[in-house]
Amino acid sequence: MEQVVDTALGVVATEGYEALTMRRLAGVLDTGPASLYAHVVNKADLDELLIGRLCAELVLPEPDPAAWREQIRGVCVQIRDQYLKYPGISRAALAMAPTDLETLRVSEGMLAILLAGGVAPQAAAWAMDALLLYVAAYCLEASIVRQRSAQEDAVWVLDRDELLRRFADLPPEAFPHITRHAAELTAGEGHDRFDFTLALMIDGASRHR
Amino acid sequence: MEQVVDTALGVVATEGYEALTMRRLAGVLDTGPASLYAHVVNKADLDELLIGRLCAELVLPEPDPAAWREQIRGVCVQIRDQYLKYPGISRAALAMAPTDLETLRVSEGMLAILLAGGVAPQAAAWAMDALLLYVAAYCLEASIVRQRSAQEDAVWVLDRDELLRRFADLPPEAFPHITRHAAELTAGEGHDRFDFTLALMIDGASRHR
DNA sequence: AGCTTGACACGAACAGTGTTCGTAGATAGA
DNA sequence: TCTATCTACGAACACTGTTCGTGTCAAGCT
Repeated sequence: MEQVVDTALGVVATEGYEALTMRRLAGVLDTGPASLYAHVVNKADLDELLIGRLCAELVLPEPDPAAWREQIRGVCVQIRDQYLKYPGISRAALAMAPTDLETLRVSEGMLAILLAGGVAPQAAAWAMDALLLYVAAYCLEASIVRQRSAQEDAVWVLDRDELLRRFADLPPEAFPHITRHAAELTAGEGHDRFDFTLALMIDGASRHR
Repeated sequence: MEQVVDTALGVVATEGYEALTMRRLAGVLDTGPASLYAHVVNKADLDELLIGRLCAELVLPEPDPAAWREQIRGVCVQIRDQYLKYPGISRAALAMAPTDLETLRVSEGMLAILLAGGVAPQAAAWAMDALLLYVAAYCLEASIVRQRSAQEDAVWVLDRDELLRRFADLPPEAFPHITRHAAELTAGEGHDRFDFTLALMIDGASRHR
């Protein structure tokens, strides 16, 4: 069963979550689809196992009240990188119940950091929820864009330059702000947008004390 | 073609986005699946049309610099309620390219409000992106929970009391903070969590001036 | 009026998906 | 060695989105 989860993660890492079908996974394991149901009750169950394995890889720091911002940001970056390493898997993470032991371990770690930073318990709980939700959504969107540019015959690639031109070519009387700030709308190398939003939320949480 | 979009939205409103299949939609229209492709090139295209129609319903206020926080919050609440009115449709919204005219209209309106509030252009652009992403993710999660509690033979319902008990019954030595603050983790009537996170982000954006 | 042309609609089929069932094989116990 | 149990798997079912070829029906032209 460990082998099933391992090969499933391998498929997701190389071909994306969309390609993780029971038949594809069975094919890699040189067997038929029905055999998988001896080790896994469901595909939803397989998804939970994948997320669990993924969460188990995360390293949670010992809470340090002086560095709680960097610590909580570091955990979110770890989650982000894990999600992006297995493109599309964040979709499974969004759909999962907060019951799994490994995800509870992550929640416990994040909660410990926020509380050590002096954030009020209610704010800490809600901020953690918001952070997890945002990270998953960010990675889901990123993997959707990546997948769309991968297939689609590379016609609708829509890289940043193309997007910038489209924004700038809009009728200025109907879209004055979009045309004027097309550069800002399409700005952001790497994870600048991610860093910005995380700073937004963490700074906001630090005010609930 | 208008009629196709209307009936599709009706199906989503009553049975959820998962139930919106080409065959189901064709069945409601008393025809076969192939006939839909005379009006719609794709299911992705249908999704875009639905989101466009949904965005067209939103009313965007004239920017008032003195009330920009309430205004931007109001727009987000409108989007949230539209998404929740058509459960699961936020998934289509997440997957959509920011090219559609109606979504651009919404972006223009939100950007106008933020800029009128004095938020720096770069921060306004990124904050708008973060807000839209969070609202979509929040509604997607909500509809997933709702769908799970709808089917599943009502066994895994996991209402708040059940979740609270599960958190409280965890081993305290492994999960000290979760067991101690189980109440806060499961707190939140209605959209308290939503309001909290929106305030987090808007307050954070207001500091970029 | 008769004929042709064109556009539209649709039944059937194809390649996929997750999942289940009955059976065949292997393995362990007496 | 015989039996019993349990695992593994081929085939099938009910779905999904999508396409192809055919039919039907109306309008336009001679």
